[in-house]
Amino acid sequence: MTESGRGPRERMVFSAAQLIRRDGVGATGMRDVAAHAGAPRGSLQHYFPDGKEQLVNEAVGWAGRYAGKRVARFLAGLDEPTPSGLFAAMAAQWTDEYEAEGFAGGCPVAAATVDCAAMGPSTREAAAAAFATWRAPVAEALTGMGVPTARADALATLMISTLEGAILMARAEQDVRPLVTAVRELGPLLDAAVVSSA
Amino acid sequence: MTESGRGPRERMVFSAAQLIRRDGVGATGMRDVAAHAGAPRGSLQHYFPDGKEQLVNEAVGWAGRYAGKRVARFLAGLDEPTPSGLFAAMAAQWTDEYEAEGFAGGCPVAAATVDCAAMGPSTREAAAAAFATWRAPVAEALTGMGVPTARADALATLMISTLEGAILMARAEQDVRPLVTAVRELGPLLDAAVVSSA
DNA sequence: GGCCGGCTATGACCGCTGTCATAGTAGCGA
DNA sequence: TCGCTACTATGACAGCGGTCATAGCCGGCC
Repeated sequence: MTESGRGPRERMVFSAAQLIRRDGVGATGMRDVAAHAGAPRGSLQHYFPDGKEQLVNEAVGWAGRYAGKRVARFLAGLDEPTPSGLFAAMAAQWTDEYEAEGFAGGCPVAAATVDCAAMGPSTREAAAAAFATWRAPVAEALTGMGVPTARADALATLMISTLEGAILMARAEQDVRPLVTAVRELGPLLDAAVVSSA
Repeated sequence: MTESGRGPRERMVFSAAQLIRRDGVGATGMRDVAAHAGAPRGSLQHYFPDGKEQLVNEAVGWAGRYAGKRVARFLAGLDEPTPSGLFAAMAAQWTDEYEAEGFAGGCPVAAATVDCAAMGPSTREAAAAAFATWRAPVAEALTGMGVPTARADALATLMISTLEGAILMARAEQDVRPLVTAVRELGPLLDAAVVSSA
């Protein structure tokens, strides 16, 4: 999350996601993005000729792909994969960040969804696509753990919903309590969905 | 949610909440609030001498009190009160609105939390207070249904987290599916927390 | 009447934003 | 050297935001 992408274009998309998730879409200026990325201001209209909306949409898409890839890494880090373990790992990413760096940041996809009125309707579609890109690997992981296919997608939706809401409440309260509560209370429900193959 | 308060001040707070939950904090202008409330522009600086931050904070506080009061009404509308029934009623408020009026609006408290950087830190505190005002009656209702006091607060947090996240995803996807999924999957867990008094 | 405080009305100010226009530079193939 | 393309640099512009200043209305009250 901290390494800077190679090209200046990637850096700007990355920086946009960083600033959006901290300040919101409306409060994030194009000049700020360029400055944060260490990129020249003139490159903005070169790489993103459709303006802010394009930049925001790409940032949201990047965030969705990033979240999706993280799922695979979480799975690889679990000794014995369980739904509750995966959910705990997803939440731990946020508790770790909040305890280490404070509660400044949220989810960029959530920020884009809330501020979608400021942008065109394409940003809302980008957010929906980002959620889908995130949900798919989660559902796939659940099926791989023995959750019936019919329920896997529903549980993946539930996991992401609860996580997003807990992130929101944690930011508001400046306390990771909603996140740890979600993990503790939702874990048994998730594990109970695994059909024993023994 | 549609009746207009008596005084112009109340109407402006109400209108601010309405516009914030639809467009976000940053995209909601003071002039828009006055126009939406049918109030003179000059009244803004009269009733809210501390400017936009005060208006936003009061709108967030109003939303929190509104959500808290709704809990009591939901309880009164349930034949036999169960945790899952309460959660379903809370979610139904949103599915009904979305199916009737479209996915334009979200939760104003969530919008304020995401855009808290645009305002001062007091807005974040107002959002935290709003969540607390919302969570308390939910937890109280759960204890009244037989949920142990120790778990009631955790489950109330979980309910609000999941609901907020589902609202977010539903708006992004323009589909109530996340909301109905949350109700269906979380209901059994909530009811299982009731200790049988028989 | 004369006064005053609550409220309204309106215009100006300044800062900021996204966007455009224009010009400049670096690298590179011919 | 030329020309071309990719990229950078900078300034201007129009619009909108919140906020302040000033002035007007209007009811009650001595």
